Amino acid sequence: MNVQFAQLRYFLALTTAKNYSLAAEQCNVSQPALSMAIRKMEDDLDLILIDRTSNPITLTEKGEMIAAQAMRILDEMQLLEKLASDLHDDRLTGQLKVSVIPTLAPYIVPQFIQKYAASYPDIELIIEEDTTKSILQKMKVSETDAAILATPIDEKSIVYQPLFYEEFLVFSHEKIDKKYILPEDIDFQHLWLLEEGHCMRQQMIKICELRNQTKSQIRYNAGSIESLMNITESSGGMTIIPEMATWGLSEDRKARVTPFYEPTPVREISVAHHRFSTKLRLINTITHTISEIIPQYMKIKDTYQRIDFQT
Amino acid sequence: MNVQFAQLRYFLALTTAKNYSLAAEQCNVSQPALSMAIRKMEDDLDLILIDRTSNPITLTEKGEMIAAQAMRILDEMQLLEKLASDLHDDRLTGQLKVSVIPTLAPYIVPQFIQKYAASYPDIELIIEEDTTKSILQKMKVSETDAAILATPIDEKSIVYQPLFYEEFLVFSHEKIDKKYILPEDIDFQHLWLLEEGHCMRQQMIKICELRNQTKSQIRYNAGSIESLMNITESSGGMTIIPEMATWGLSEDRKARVTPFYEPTPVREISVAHHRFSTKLRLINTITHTISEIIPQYMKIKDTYQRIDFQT
DNA sequence: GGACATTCATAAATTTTACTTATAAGTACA
DNA sequence: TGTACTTATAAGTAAAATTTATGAATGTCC
Repeated sequence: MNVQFAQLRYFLALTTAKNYSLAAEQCNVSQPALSMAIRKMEDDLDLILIDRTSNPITLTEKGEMIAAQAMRILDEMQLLEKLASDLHDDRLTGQLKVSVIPTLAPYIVPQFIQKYAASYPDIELIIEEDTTKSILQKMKVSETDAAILATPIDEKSIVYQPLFYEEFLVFSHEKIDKKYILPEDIDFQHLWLLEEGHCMRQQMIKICELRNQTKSQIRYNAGSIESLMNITESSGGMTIIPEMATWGLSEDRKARVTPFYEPTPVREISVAHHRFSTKLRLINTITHTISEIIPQYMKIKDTYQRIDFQT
Repeated sequence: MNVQFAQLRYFLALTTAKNYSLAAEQCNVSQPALSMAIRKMEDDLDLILIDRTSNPITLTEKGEMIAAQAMRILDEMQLLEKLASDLHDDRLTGQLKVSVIPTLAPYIVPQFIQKYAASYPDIELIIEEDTTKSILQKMKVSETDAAILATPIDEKSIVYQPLFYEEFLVFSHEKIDKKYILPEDIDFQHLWLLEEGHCMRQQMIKICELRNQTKSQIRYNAGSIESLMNITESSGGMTIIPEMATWGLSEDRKARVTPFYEPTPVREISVAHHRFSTKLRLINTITHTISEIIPQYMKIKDTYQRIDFQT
């Protein structure tokens, strides 16, 4: 563990400047300082990073690979310094706009909004429902500060931190007299899905695809979990709902909820924000408050044998 | 840029040990050394990271946030050191197993396999076709060393580097007398899709969904782009094919390829490998060789107005 | 082909930083 | 109130990074 940050900085400056003196100037050090630092780095790593015979100097293949990794380190380092400077602002006040996906919002928002207001009276919290796609777009242009959504998402400018894992369950028109739902128990002819745009719709389809039942005609209609359940009740058939939607159900409805057989499908719910957000402290208050609400077992990834929702 | 690597190490050791002497011991330094280093870090960042009044000591809220970021830095740093130690092995020999998705393999593999063999005669290259899902699984258990596939993928243990961006085009039974395909030109009643398991199938559906045409019955059948085109030719209708599939087409077929109107759907093709792969140098040879084959305009993300394939 | 410019390496001196030992101060608990 | 434990401070030392000055190598231009 000998490599120094300064060395990495000098090295990367050199890789772009391709000239020791110039790179040294950019780093505000003398040319020998930079020269020796890089030599030391080569010694420490025991690798030749620079081809000094060519003119202008070039990186060796190994040098290229080290440079790529060095850049990642400095990126993270810059983030640390930005974070530190953001944290200088001690006031825990201001506006915080949080977007939540519609299949989660009705269940999580009411639970934490009161607790939150009590804990952080000086933060003006604005919550809005929106689809993942739209949320990501808004976060990129800083129209919203943070989001609570299903992950994974892969968007270089957005970072996220998993909060909890939520099981999917089957809600049916009539009581199912089984402890677990097996593939053959699913009535694909009468499976109600969410309408376009919900990420959970994709997950519902995925659950069915994974069970190799795609030839059926899947009907979709509902714009919310609540209306999904209503349609299921009024028109028969079954649907898939997330765990938290079962918490407030009547005993009558609860009796018609059946878990899947393992591997249980789950979704990962995370707090996301822009990589360069300036409101990290405010966003942190959201994370903390939610964490206090969620039962412990939901925070552990391995509670369930997961179905992977990777594309 | 004052923060030192050692300071981060000491700080993280302290966050887990919650005891200066113990943390110092773990870091192989004296207790005052660690104590002073952390004090200096607090000075540098101008933040109070540790609540020294409590017993045992605790992190302040800010300290928690800095610790999380510090961990990311050390993670990347460890990766640098692992990379450096892997690079010590100068032999560019051995076996390299590369998995390629089936909708890409037939077009890219023949092109680069000869060039590759000439450049790296001592590497035994094993290429196999597989679906994204299966490839990711195999990479996680080191059954395959690297992959060429469509990204983004979001899998913590897998890292990838974009190679190029490939446009999707429409291939039709009869020549379309238009310069660009508009949503209303797509004949959804006769759109041929790939069978389950291909990531490109998802992308095809996405292209259609984005154009709000989901009520139609989509038929799917083919196991490869080649058979997709054959079915389209023999049974009528149209299909969607990737750009590289058009390169080797007969003039007759080429005439029946039509681009989409902007935003053009594209897929991002990347080289992926396990975060802790020990064959980074070998994998790098793949990246380089492909890069030499691919025309420049395909390497630029902004050549196309992209359609985002985020879940 | 020799003078000049440019670029990187080396050497010695200096400053800065990090570390160690020894010890003091603070705290928790019996 | 003392004892054990933990953290902070101080002084001295070793290590390092950096500076200035200069040397060596390479390329360029007339």
